[in-house]
Amino acid sequence: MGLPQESFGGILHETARLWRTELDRRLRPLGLSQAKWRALLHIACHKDCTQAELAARLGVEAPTVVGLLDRLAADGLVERRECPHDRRSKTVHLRQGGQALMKPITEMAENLSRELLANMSPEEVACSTQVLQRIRDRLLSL
Amino acid sequence: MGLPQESFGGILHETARLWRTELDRRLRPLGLSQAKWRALLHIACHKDCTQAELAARLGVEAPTVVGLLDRLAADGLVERRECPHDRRSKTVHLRQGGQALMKPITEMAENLSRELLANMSPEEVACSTQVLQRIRDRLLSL
DNA sequence: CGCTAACTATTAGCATGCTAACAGATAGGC
DNA sequence: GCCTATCTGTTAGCATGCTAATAGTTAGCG
Repeated sequence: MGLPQESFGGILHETARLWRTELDRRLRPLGLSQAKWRALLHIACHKDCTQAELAARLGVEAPTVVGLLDRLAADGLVERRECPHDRRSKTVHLRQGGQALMKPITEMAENLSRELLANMSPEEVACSTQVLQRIRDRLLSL
Repeated sequence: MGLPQESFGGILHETARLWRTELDRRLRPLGLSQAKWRALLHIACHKDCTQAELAARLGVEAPTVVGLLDRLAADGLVERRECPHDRRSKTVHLRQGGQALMKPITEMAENLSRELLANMSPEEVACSTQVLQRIRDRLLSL
């Protein structure tokens, strides 16, 4: 039957948590975290993005984005603006402080990824990526 | 450079979160979750386990186990007992209600795993498992 | 023996995620 | 045009994880 830590789900879960904790640890001197960094990157890449769009891109629920933006706005990194042609919506924009953080953040994330995948062959990484993507797609189609 | 959702770390993170959310959704009618189920399984398999041992086996920090056991004890599923030969430690034990849940819980977790891995070849699953294990080991050795 | 170091569980406080329930705004069907 | 559906953001409340700090206990070194 297999103990939980040896099952695929168990290893997936633990590896993801450790990865995130390590990245959070490295980003902490900048007052950041993986969740904040991912949000900033999407906001930078997709101008005039609404909160609902941002939630879909990040793959999380709307209330999660509300809290995340509250913290990022409190840090002075982003701001919400009312959408002119739809009074329900708000668009999210990077402020100067947020823009300045983009480069060091991205470098840290890529460095960690390189370190962790260093002794894997490209074939192994490609195979695993594809497996994870197919699991994700199946979960999204439930 | 690649957007975050397309990076290995991003896909790993999202897939793990979706897997856990789906399992939590299915376990909810039983008043359970993935974290509770994993703890119960380890407690059942390792008699007279201390909280520190349990934390190490689950791969989480000690305060996380404190909260988890508080909730499981409030549900009447487990109990703490003082360790006779070390007054710092407490051992954790399954109560009757917890024992009764083991079988349906394990079946649900295995069913989900089977569903999600159904259209993967054994070689692909083996390769991905190995890659995840190596990443995990590297993270643990930081 | 005694003192310091390490271990054990706990508390407090925070971040990130979820669901449920809501209020306001829009859009679509009649 | 209007009424209902749906969409958008928000709040409230919870679960799971973390770090830092604390109190009590044990163990190890001189």
